[in-house]
Amino acid sequence: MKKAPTLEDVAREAGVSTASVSRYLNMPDLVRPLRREKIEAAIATLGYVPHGAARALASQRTQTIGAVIPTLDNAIFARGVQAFQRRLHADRFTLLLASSDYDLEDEVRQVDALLTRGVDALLLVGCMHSPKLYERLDKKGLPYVHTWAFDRSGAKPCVGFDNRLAASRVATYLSDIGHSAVAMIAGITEGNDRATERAVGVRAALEARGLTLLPEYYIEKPYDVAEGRSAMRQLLAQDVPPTAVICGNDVLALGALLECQARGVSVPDQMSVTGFDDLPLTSHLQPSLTTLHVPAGEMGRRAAEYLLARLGDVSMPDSTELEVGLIVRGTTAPPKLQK
Amino acid sequence: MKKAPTLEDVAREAGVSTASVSRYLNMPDLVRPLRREKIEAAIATLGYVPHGAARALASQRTQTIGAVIPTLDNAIFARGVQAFQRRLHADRFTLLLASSDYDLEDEVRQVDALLTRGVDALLLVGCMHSPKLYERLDKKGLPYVHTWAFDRSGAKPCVGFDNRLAASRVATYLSDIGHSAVAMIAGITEGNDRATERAVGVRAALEARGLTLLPEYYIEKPYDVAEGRSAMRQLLAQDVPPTAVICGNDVLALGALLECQARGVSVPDQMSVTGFDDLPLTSHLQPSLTTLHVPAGEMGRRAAEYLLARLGDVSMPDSTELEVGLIVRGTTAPPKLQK
DNA sequence: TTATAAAATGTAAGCGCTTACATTTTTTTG
DNA sequence: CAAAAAAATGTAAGCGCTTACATTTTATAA
Repeated sequence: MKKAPTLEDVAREAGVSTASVSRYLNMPDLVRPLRREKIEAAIATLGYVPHGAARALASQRTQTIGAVIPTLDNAIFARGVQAFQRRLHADRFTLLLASSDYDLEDEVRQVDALLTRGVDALLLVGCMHSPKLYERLDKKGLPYVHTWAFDRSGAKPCVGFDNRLAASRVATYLSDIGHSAVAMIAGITEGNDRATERAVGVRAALEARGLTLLPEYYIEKPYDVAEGRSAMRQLLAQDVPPTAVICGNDVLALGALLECQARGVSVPDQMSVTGFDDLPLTSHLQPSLTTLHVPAGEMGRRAAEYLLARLGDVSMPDSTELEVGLIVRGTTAPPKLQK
Repeated sequence: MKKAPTLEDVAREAGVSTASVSRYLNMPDLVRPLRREKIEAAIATLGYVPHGAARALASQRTQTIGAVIPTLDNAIFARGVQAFQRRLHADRFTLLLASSDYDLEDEVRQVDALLTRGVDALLLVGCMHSPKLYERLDKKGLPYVHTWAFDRSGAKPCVGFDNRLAASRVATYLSDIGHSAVAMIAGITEGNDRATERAVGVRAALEARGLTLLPEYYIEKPYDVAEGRSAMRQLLAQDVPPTAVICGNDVLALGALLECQARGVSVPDQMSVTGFDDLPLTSHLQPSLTTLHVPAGEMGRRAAEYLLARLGDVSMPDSTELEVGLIVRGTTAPPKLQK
């Protein structure tokens, strides 16, 4: 590993001072064209690549923004992250990505690692985090933003949506078209405010219609196709199965759907199923999935813009609420009257 | 943003030298228990978090490994990356992730960004990259590894599998069970050696059986469900549609399958379909997808181990070939004789 | 043309850590 | 118990860059 050329080497090669090279790198229009060319030539011949750590140390900025997401395994986060990263890159920021596996303690560890790496700002998923995490962040005065949820109190900066409201909308819709035996396959709610809010929303909406979410109609499962199947199997095995099942996300809904298909339960005639996220896949299913559309890309982009604004001292509202629209497709219909 | 405590502050608080604190941080067993406790206490009271950039600058190591993947949008990469990251974390390394959107020029840019960030090593997807990229890497003498492909020449370090061989295996299998009208929905091959090799493998295997992959039976599409559907639509619209379709990956296969389902084409009776990757989802489909199992998790883990070994000066073979097994499930069957 | 303001450039002091080497302390040995 | 060897600790010189400030060059005004 031969030694990489440094800024000083470039300066020597170009016959200018290190300050000029640095300025060329950071504020090119402060250096005259002639000199600029010399520097460019020197950089090219030497194959110089700036040393990020040195720059970070000297300037106390890393041009790096961190994000901790629950998992990479869900396409919906991947979408949001992709958009987030794209927006950051446009401003020459780099994304440092970590995942917590839906564990709030692990999340703190990941945040610590990101802080050591010197991220300038942070994106978090959900509004519920360990107090330790906020302690670290506030101690440093680090800008951060919550996503995938919306804090109505306005206490926390967020770019997201109201999970409870969205979920209640599906429940209300199912009630509207005549369902009274409604079940829910929720995600694991522990340590997950999005899953929790969705469950609360469904429960509240049903109660507002004088319906109850029976204990045997409420199942929590990790977000996984196989888990969705097994939950649906469990529901179908009951003496009186529900006529509609609200799923915590599209992955669980897909599993539920596949289980129905495998057991010859006709959707939506015998069973209505709904999802949450609107993965691209869902519109192609047969029947296509009724679900809630989460604007993951826009959320990622806006979250990036918020953080960049904070870093650039540009003012911007601390919270942005996004719409989550109900997309009624083929997996829901009024219940058929029992024979 | 108040000033964060530095290692010097910790040293003063603990009444020891900065060297001792540094040693405590990096090689704890070189410092005596008594002193260690003092340092621990100081760190706790001050809430000290090491400054990564300073450490990187002084030690010329960042404990960071980069990865450039084509996209986060495909679950199969997500799986591999997750495993890669997990293994790195176990050795206290951080993953710096970038995506190239299947563009080799963009990939060079991403690699440059990672180099500036000072990654200690790099993971690449596929064995085909811009010469500029190798130039940069070799200039620095940076360890790197190729994944998702296998270079039989042994010239490039890789942890992967032989795409051509795997793809040929499916084609041979389809021929074995009686198909002669075999089509392929490939991924975009330009700048993508995996997709290219898969197409080559299919073509070669068919020719070895005296069959030809007709031009009208060969369609390239981006990896996307909707594209898979449209390709299948195109194949079904032909005067003599194929009896079997080999898809470049599971996402395309899923699209193809859904199109068949939507048009009432029975799978596997009227049409056999195969995928590539073995996404968890595919086994739950109805019928379940015949596909090639790619050990993404193991690949990620092993790639991490290879790089860690290189960084630790541990010797390890430069290439590891993984098995890609054909998983025969429900979407393939001998062709029904035409009426 | 010369004085003056403005722009460009250079000088050099750190940024917070690691680490070679020197020094001190502890352990081992004869 | 002293001398030698080993272990622990301290000292201080950078790592490659940015940036405040000083200096020089160029543009503008009188």
